[in-house]
Amino acid sequence: MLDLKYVRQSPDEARRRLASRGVAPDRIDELLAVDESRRKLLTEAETLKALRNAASKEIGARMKEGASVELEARKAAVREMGERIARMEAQVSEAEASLNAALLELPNLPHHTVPEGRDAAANVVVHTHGSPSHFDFKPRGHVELCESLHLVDFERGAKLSGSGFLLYTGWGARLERALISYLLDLHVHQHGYTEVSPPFMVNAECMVGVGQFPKFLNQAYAVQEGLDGATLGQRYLIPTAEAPVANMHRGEILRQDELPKSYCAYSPCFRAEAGAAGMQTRGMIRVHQFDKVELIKIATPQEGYAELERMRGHAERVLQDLGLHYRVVLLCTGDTGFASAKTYDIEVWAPGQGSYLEVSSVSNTEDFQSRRMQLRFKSEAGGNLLPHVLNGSGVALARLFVSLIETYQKVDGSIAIPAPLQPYLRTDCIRA
RNA sequence: GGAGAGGUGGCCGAGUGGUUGAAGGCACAGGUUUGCUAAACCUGCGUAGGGGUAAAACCCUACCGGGGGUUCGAAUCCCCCUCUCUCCGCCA
Repeated sequence: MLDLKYVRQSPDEARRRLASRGVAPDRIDELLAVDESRRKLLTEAETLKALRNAASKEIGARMKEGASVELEARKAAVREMGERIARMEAQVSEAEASLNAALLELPNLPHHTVPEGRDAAANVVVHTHGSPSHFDFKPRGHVELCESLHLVDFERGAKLSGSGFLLYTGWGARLERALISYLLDLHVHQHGYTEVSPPFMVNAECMVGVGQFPKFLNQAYAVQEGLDGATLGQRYLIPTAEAPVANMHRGEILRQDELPKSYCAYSPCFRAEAGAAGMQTRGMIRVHQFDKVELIKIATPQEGYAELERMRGHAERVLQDLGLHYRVVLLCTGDTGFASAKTYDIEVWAPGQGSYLEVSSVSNTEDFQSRRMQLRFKSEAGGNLLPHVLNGSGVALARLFVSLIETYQKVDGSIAIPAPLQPYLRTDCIRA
């Protein structure tokens, strides 16, 4: 959520910065108009309330003196005033509701280091690690490898839950589990994150807090209890562990000396992918459920961007240690996610696809999420400030899985296991 | 699911419908004392919104889990919801 005071003070700047993300400038005008009428109503209502409070106080004082009968007319007058106040308050809360709704629909402002551009074409590759591995044979795609080695049973996955749901089997299931353990251990032991294991369903407040709602409600799976429609919308399957973990301290006031808070969490991620039907239906690249290890940081505004770079390094480390070729992309204004001020995507090379796959997205949301969550910290100067909230995948598993098996496949159809995973998998090679 | 008890400021914890934004304590900040530490003492210390100011000061409004209601006036009375705890039942 944007800082309303900022928008009020610098409307032109706000318009310009949001325009670079494709937000129509008149959205700001509408916002300011609603805000102005709200403030007008509020001032009127508060003036009336002040009058009523004074009158009530006076009635109380006179009743103590014993005057009761004469006060009836006065009471009636104040009662009438109360009715007026009630009507005005209804108007105020209506204005507040529409102001809030408008505010919740606006995306974050891009950081000044983010390149301007409409879409992915304007993104900038800022770093490349390694190079595509060389093969003496035509590398197979992950679907073929999964089928021949029985790592994933696509047909039965679809039988159980529909297309876009994966049934890992045998070595595939073990590799998935090994990756989860490996990633958590790396971030806990090497990078100093505190491991948490969150609920996989959250309430709507959490979804609003991270910026998923109200705008992306249709991308989520809403659950209900049995056929009790009244419970629908009370909980949602999480699209990422960011939803529960970033909200851990929602509504709290942290001490500055406990920052930065660093959490990592494994969770499955559930995404309806509404509107994405037809693309990438086969395979593991775009699915409705996948595993991910997520990194979350809560930091002071001074440290926010240093932490962003650090977190990006933590995600890159995964791919470096596994010996995978990847590149880091700085997203342009038009491609940056709703809640983010600055985002790096990390894309790993998948030789069988002949393309890069996004396995991580590392973002600083600045105070966009903390304002929505009313998450604050008490600064050393004494005031309550909004911290920066960062999130990054460390990393998404299904696509990492794809890159791994495609990269380490051998001509005989077996797959070599990179050294860091061997202790977890207790083998150096997967073969049929 | 059933029964009961409870949700008050960063934390603990008082609170008779009317100067209670809220006693007291802890924590915290500043000060006095002190060889240092500790202790003691003094002072200060909620949040949000609106108005106001060059910036302050200052003024107003709201907030005692959330939402309604009663009343001239609600932390305090009534109703609904929610969460926590204890006991019972069911269950991985």
